[in-house]
Amino acid sequence: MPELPEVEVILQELKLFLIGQKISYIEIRCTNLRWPISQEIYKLKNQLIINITRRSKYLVIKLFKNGYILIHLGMSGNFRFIEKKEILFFNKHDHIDFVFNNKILRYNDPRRFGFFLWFNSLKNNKFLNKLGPEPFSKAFNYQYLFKKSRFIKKSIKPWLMENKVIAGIGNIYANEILFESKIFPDRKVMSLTEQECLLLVYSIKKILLQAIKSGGTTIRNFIRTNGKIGFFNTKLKVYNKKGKQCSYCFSYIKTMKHNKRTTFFCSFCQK
DNA sequence: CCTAGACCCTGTACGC
DNA sequence: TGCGTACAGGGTCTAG
Repeated sequence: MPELPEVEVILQELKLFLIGQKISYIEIRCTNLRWPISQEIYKLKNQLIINITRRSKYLVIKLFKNGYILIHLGMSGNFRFIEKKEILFFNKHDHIDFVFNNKILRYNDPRRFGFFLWFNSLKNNKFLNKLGPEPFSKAFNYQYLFKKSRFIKKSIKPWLMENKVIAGIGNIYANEILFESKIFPDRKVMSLTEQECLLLVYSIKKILLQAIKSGGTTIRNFIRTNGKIGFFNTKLKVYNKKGKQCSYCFSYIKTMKHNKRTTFFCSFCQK
């Protein structure tokens, strides 16, 4: 579900409430998420949250004196704030409650691909270590992308989705970005010119920023902490548009597969 | 190193 | 209406 823009939207909403709050206690109703939740999570009782950040599609909660919580929402994870009087009204797949003084942050995840892990330190963290640059960082520029793309024989679309190359891009935005930059998804990475890398970097920043400003994309499971949905799906040009007319020409959106994931494209606009 | 495939889950949409 | 199948925004791990 959530790619960089969705996680960023969630982050901004969590930040508003969580920073400076103390976790009264944690209630776990299901421990078998993507990685089992260990007993260490109970160390978070009475801990003060001093910061929350995002890296790629991960959320990182920094505690005052007791390490970090690394969170990933998988395909279908979502948070919502509820009032204390609602604590006994559960939805299906409500797995975890973070209980605060006057509110509860509830985690729901039908497919259970999300995870919560506690780390004393994030140095050499196995998840964060291998990530490439953030799309909005200075390190992410066309020189980086061009250099990185040399001698790679695979197709561009699945390459854009590799977090070790660029952090945070998933299936929806990989498709949208390639349409925006008019690059055919099945082109080989090594065939990219410097000019095209420049265009790609520009398109990545543009599409992701627009999506964040729209509150993310809701196809099915993405729900904001206030229960509302994102509306970038109204701006999607190719994702989920198979058979629909291209927004720029008169041909129709087609699909192909890369590593079992659907790729959407316009064969006339994208070369 | 690289790539393809299996796997972790539930919900839904669709064809018969 | 029911059943079987394919597919869905994630990533990790393995075998070759």
